[in-house]
Amino acid sequence: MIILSKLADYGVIVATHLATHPERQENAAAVAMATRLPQATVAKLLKALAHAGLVTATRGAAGGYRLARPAGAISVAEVVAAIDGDIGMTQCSVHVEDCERTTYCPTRPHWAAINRAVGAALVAVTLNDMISPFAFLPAVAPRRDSAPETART
Amino acid sequence: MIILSKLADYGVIVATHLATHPERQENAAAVAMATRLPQATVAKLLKALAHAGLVTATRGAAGGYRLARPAGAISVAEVVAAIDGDIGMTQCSVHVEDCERTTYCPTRPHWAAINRAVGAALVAVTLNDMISPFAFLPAVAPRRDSAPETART
DNA sequence: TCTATTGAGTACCAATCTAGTCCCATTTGG
DNA sequence: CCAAATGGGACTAGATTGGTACTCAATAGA
Repeated sequence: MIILSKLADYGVIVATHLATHPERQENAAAVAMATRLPQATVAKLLKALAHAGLVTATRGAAGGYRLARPAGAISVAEVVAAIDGDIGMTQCSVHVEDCERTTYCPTRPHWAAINRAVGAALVAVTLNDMISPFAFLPAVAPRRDSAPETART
Repeated sequence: MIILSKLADYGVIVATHLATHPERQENAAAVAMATRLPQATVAKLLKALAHAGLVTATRGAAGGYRLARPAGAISVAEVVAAIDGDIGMTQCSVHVEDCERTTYCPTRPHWAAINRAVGAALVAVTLNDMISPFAFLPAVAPRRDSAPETART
């Protein structure tokens, strides 16, 4: 099974690309070219990221996008959530009221805990980490006390 | 976004149900009734679980299913994998060769690490944990501020 | 001021995937 | 032998996703 949708995956790629040139402002076409992704799709992704406040957009001629915050302050979880919505393991994690099994389903409370653990794994990784080749790798598995510049909101 | 498919979710419910009566052997219809899930779907799920070796099946009249191992020795990750296949965050985590972006995609190695963290969260929870109301909760939710023990294998 | 450029927003389509059902072969107890 | 139960498919309707197209709004520069 694949957890992330292709679009969310692309979104991280796009955001990571912007993170490599934090000052430069790039329009959708340029980002599409650099990432080898379809232009229309990239445009859509950037709109979603802008809507979530992760990137700032400048409209008009010579407009474009850039990261709204330092790369170290944007987590992968935020990028994914901007595109796919909030992360939840099961239906009941996201739409509690939808499940008519709620009253007797013994697994429900546990999903919430698993959920947090998974979310924490995604929150712990920033775009900055995604750029640098090896930096964060040990930090995500053992999670040692002094995490340097992880995104904590 | 929802991480688990409905079927995988159901699979955990079914497996958890079997875990509540480890000795008893139940056929698909009985499990479906107990879990309030569609019978044909439960039958399909149990086949998948049997195929993965998580439950043992007895064929013929008076046949049925029971857990192949103690509930404490079966992780949620195994149940999910039995139904949805191996867990991977992105396409490239599962089908490496499929992605023609492999050579220059900077995010790829990082997904593997995130992958492990997510997998660890699922491996850390057993069916036994899913039965008991609160037992494992503190262990799986590290709450990242001062989290010494993240779920690890 | 006018025009080209670029993002915002939305509607839309095609393709894939998922959930669920059904059918038939095989096994086994009575 | 027959009925009950799993094994293992095939199959379908519906939902979801990936991707595109088109119009409106904003802006820089001529």
